[in-house]
Amino acid sequence: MQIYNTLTRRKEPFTPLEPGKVNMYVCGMTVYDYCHLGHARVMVAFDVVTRYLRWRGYDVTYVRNITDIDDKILKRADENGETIAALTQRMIVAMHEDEARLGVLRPNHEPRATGHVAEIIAMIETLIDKGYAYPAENGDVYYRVRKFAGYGKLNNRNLDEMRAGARVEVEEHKEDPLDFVLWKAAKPGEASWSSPWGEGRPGWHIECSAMSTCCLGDTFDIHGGGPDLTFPHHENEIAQSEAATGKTYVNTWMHAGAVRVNQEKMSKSLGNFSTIREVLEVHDPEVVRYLLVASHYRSPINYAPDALAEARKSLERFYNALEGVDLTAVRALEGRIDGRYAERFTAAMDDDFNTPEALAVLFDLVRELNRARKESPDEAPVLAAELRRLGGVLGLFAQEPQLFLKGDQALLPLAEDEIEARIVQRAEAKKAKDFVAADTIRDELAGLGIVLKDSREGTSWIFEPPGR
RNA sequence: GGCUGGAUGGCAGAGUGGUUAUGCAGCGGACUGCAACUCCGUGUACGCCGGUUCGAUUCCGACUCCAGCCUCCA
Repeated sequence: MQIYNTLTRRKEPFTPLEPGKVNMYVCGMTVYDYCHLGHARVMVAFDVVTRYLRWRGYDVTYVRNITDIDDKILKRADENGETIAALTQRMIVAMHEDEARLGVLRPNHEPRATGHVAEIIAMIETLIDKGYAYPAENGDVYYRVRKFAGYGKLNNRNLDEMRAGARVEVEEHKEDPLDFVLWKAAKPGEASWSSPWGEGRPGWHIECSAMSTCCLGDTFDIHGGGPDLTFPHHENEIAQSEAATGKTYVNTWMHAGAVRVNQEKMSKSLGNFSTIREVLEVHDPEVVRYLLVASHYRSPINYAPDALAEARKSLERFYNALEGVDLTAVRALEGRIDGRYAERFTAAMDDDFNTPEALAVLFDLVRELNRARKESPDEAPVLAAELRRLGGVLGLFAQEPQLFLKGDQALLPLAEDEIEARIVQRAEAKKAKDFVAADTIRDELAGLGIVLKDSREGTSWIFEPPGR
């Protein structure tokens, strides 16, 4: 299989350091607020990576950190009048709820910055010893960017160009304006840890270097993150880790695409974000997940209500195909489908996790399944099982089809038994050839978003709230 | 200004040097009491201008436009 590597800007064959074993680190959240759809994109993208690599037989160790100490957290806790511990704990619980609802598997490890201060201090000391860092008079410790020859290699930048474009206010204690902070001296009253340079707290970039190395070793296979982390965050991680260890830090760098709103990046600073929980108040979580998986993980996606409505329609096609197919007898029927869908699916996913292509394969499978349901009912359960199996690799199609199609019970304008009663009334009207009465019932229900479907087995319904 | 990436049919979104992406929507037909679901059929899309080539949406160059990063941000 091959993966696009941000470092080389091309697809490369993927070979883990240790055969059969993949170590992956992804930059996680700073827990001062609820996660938004941009975070969801990264969560889902690397969830698919993990699920697929495991499906391919790799033993994946997935580490995603939690930044639970930084300026924003201090500020927010202060504004809220709560402790840092209370704020971060609340947000971590919320994050776990959000990702669980999106079908995102928990990483193997979620190290927290505050739990690794000792390792962070040790790494800073190493960097100082090797001449890559220096304590300043104000108690901060800075990284000496010009000392590291490879600085800028991830972003294809050189220091002089950056200096020309720098808009940053120059910190007077730095030797060079581009030097970045490893350790921040505490202001009076701030949360702090003791260090050789006095009371303070870790800088953001060093956290990830220390936590990734401590969980996965000096060199590991995949490092992922959001699109806005390539510079300076990941560039700085490389500088820190490679200077400290003298080894290659990461083999493959992966970055997800941005979520946009009206062609602008969704972000906290622009204030144009929708939190995951807001969106899930109105939409089935699987619809959100589908929307994310229906585009390639590196492409930007534009978030709009229409996009979710369309995602739901596409998912309905899958669940309509699965609805009513009895899978209990599938074991006995195994071996009656050849591997052609699995092969095409794997080929698509092997090519840099091409989920849109993989879904196209699954849509072809749906067509064959729907044909089989009419023409060769014996085959249908086997095809349906294959659809569920392959969909499962993307974290999709795990719901009971009826439950998905009937939608969110909380939004249902009529009680379920009342809908069933109307369906019985309609069936009686039909029996009596009173089609006007039958159609009236159907139209009334349709006006509420409840669409009836007749089949040999009887009448079922799906619920599509008009607002979606 | 520097560095990335992108521009595909009504919409979304893959991909390819010459042959069907896929989904949604539309159109015609089948099924149905009529619908929905489903099936069959249906669309000469590849930003602009040059170049390479027997042939380019696909490769190369220029141009236009869009987005991201260069400051905390997933």
